[in-house]
Amino acid sequence: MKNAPPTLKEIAKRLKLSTSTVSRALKDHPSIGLVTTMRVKKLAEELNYEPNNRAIFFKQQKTFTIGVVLPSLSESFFSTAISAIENKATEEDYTVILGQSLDDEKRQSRILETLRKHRVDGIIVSVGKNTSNFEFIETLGKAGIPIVFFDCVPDRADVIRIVSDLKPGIMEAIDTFVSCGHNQIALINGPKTLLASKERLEGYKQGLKKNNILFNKDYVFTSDLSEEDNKRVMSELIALPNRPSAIICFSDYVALDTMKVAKERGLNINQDVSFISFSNFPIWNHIENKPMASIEQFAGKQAEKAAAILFDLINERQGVDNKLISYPSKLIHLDSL
Amino acid sequence: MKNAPPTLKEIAKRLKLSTSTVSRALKDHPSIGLVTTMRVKKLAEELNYEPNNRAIFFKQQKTFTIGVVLPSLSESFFSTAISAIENKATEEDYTVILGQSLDDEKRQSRILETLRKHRVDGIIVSVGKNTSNFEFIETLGKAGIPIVFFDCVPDRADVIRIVSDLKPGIMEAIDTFVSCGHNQIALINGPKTLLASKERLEGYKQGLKKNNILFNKDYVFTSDLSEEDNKRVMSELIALPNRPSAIICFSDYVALDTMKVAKERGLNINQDVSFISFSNFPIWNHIENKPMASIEQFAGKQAEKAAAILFDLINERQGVDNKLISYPSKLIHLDSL
DNA sequence: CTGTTAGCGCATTCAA
DNA sequence: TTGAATGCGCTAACAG
Repeated sequence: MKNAPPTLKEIAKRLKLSTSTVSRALKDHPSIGLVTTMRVKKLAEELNYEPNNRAIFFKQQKTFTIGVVLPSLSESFFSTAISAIENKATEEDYTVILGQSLDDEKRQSRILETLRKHRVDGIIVSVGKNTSNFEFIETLGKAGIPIVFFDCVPDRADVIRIVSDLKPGIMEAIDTFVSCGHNQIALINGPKTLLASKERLEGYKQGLKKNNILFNKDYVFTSDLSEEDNKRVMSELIALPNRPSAIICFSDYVALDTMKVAKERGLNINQDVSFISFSNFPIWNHIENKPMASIEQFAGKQAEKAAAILFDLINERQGVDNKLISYPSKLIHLDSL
Repeated sequence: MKNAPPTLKEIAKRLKLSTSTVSRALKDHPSIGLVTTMRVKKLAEELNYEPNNRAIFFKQQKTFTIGVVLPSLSESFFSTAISAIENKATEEDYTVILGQSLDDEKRQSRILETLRKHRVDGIIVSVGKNTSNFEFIETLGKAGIPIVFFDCVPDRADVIRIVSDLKPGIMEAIDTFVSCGHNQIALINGPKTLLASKERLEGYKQGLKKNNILFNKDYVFTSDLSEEDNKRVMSELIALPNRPSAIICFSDYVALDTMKVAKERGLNINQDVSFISFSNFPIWNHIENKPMASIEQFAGKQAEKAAAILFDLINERQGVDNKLISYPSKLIHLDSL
């Protein structure tokens, strides 16, 4: 029943050829005679011969597998990203090993270790929110495993990073708020250690400046992005003497939490207080109270590029000319969806 | 810089031992002297020796990798499932190769082929909604690759299936509706070809019977689960002369679409018309208009069991006594979350 | 055009 | 307690 799958040797024996001839025939090597090639292929077909990838992996010292480490698949941003990577990998006849860090640094490094030991041919990483130790970059470098970062990337210039440039989106957001008559615009930002937070703040400032609005530091809030903290921050914001009439939220999740508080306090969303968030949840479509707009960061595009570059590195098709690639974000008006 | 990683041979040469001795020493084989073992381990440590998994895979004819094929990661049900599988795999020192079928049968079989060629040691599958061709079961069987199905499983008794028993959840749902005074309870079901639809219908009938409500076939709707069709069905439902006051929806997505229509028609959710859905979206927490309750199918539990069984098969720890394992679903009241 | 040979890194059997 | 030898399946350099 479950007899051993046929090998080159098996075919060679039956055809009274050498394994190397068979091997070459199956790859249409030009030095093999047409007749022989045909005979070999015919028998291979009959026997349902399939090369043993394990042997090829071993021989080539490759696994035709890449690792992908993401904070969490339940965020639609990342499930979109993984789909894009998967597609790219399929094109290259690669498979994808997945790991979720769940924003836990220990877990993240364990996953990276596993990937290294599995000798994957390359790794794509979007780092967890609180990663402070980047030793793994050196470890993997020494092991000769290329890494490409995307979205949530380390703040160092020596690694390859694909990111979304948040400024265009934020500036559009502020333009939109202003054109709706808002001039008290708050920012609910994430932890200061995150590059993503720095950029949001930067874009926010620029957007205000462009619209001749004075920057007011009381309008910038910092949340650790947990539900409780988002709510705490929103309560503080509402209690402000000059309560802002418009808010840019760090993410869609922050928007959900803060809008909830707003509603509890009897404020009407996008009337008493307007929201714009980041990420563009696919689910906003279905929800009644949603932000006016969301800043799209093109998960798929970033991830696809990351994969493309990784495969270039793996196949040594070319060096990377530019270590930092950035795609402009874009404001998406939710009603028009 | 990137010099070749040390091998057993390397260590053996330096220590003037044979590779076999080194190999055994590293695994604490009892036949090796303590001193030798120590020396070997010490040098291995110094050289940062790590076994080359590719060689081991080849030698053992295993890849220490399992494949997981799911319809889509963007559904929280499946992202929960993959997390559970990942955890189980980590415990067993296995990695997980992921494939999303996106409910596309072609894509699904391509993924399964890739997994087979990669010679993964086992596969976990939740089949796409419209899969009709189950040849792959034979193909993988011949290749000696064990498969375990979960959640969305083929309707055949010869494969191992882990499912959620929907009846308890639906019956609880109907009990709840009845205790709130409803007696006109509709079911918006999925395609008739799905086992999941059959079971929902069955549970629905039983639940009605238990509460002495006559089954009315006009109250059972069939949607193909697309947004348009969900909406179409809901419009029909609303137009019914004796409009039902309570609805059991096939899934949370169906609930979203149908509640939207209800609101557009000026009906108040859970007042004019009440909803109970399946799957228990994590996001319901954040949303204003949500079903009264959702029927939890325990994605994590199903997936974990699937993984556990798969590893038992892979390691030949034991045969499977029961090919069909079913976990009772449970009604979760959303307000109490 | 085809065959011979060697070797990838490791585990393992048999011999010492 | 250790070593030598073998082979997993395939590729590729070299020889014929």
